[in-house]
Amino acid sequence: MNGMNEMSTKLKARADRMTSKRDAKKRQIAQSAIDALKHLGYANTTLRDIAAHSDLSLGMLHYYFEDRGTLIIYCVGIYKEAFVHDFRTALNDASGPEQVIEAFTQALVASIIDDDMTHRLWYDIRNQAFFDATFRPVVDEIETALIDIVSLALTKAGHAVPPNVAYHYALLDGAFRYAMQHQMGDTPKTRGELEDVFRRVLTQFL
Amino acid sequence: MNGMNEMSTKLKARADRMTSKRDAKKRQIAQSAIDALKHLGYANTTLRDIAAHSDLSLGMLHYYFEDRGTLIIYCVGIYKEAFVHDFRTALNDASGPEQVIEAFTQALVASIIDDDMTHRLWYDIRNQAFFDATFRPVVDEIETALIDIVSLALTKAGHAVPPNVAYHYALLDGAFRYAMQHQMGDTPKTRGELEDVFRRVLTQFL
DNA sequence: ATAAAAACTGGACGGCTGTACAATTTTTTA
DNA sequence: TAAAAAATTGTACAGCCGTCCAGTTTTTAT
Repeated sequence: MNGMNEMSTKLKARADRMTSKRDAKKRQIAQSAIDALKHLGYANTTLRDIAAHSDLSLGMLHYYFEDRGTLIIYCVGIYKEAFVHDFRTALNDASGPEQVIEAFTQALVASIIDDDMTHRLWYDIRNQAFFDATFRPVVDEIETALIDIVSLALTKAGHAVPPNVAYHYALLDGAFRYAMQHQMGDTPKTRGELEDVFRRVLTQFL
Repeated sequence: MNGMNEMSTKLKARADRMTSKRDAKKRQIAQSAIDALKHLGYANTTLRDIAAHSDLSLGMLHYYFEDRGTLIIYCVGIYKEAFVHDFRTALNDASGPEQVIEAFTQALVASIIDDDMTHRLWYDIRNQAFFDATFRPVVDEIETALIDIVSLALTKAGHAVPPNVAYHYALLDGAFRYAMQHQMGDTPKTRGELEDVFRRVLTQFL
């Protein structure tokens, strides 16, 4: 009655435990890799940089990831989860145009000030996708999620989602990227100035 | 009365002729390099790629340009001249909001359709400047010129140039970049659809 | 025409990169 | 506890890259 079945479930449990443990390790490695990538950028970060930055041996990276591209794509996926989650929770309690604009603005400004290096990496990877097609799926996935956030904001503000919502995202992204670029320069804006910028942009369609 | 003077002016004329000839060659090389960079991107274009693409020997590149970075920065400068010139002439005959919006829209759409590869390179270099400080001066110079174009459009439309004109540029750039990205994908928009997008954006502040 | 200067060539060199793998250590299983 | 599996290390390798340079050809000046 058992035997084979007991064995197979046991093996399955073992395999699951293995893969979950392996996934945890992959996540940990990816987090270290992101730290390195944030500082050096896609083009300038070698596997040795990542290994050194995370006290890992070089061979480890190839043991957990097929090749460099696979590792970086995995990293971008990890980045997405965190970023999208932050904005969804920020918008969660808002209702009506005023509250949504305020919550969205606060989330954008906080993200620019705290995570500028991370966004720099995102823009770097998004650009790489122009030239390296293997990055395109994950970049598209993230950009779809970002457009969904804009749709969510529109909905929470009480508006219908227009067909050109993607261009609302595009405009907002242009302002965000520009603000971030200058925030990393030698004349960063104050929190209040940044708030004004995004409130004005968001007011145009929220 | 002459002698020394005659000699020095002659030498000067010769030196000028030399440098102008040298500059012409540098431009020619840069144009070939841009062709290669447009297709492969900053990170994936080697000096050998450029040499092969332009029937030049490898040593030539180092003979005319100190190093790889100098060559690429020179290329970006060449790109700027052409792009900015195109838009200034496009806006030159326009007067009043309607004409300016129409001329600007037509220039943007034509540029997206014809020069998408070139813009891809521009966005690539602008991103590199995030991580490689040597690119920052030329990128800043170009972005200033682009903001000036927006200011010119505002002026031609009869408006005063607002202090936040840079953010008008940023919004427009966001839309432009997004449109370009999808234009290179598998579902490019028609010319009319693109015109609608930019007319709508430009109408917001022109 | 000849000597000097500039333009150009092709290859060599050292360094770095991603990848692969044999050897060792740690963990798990029976 | 002994054997098997997984995890981890360090190194070796093959290839590519930017840079440099000795030598050759072409252009310029007198």
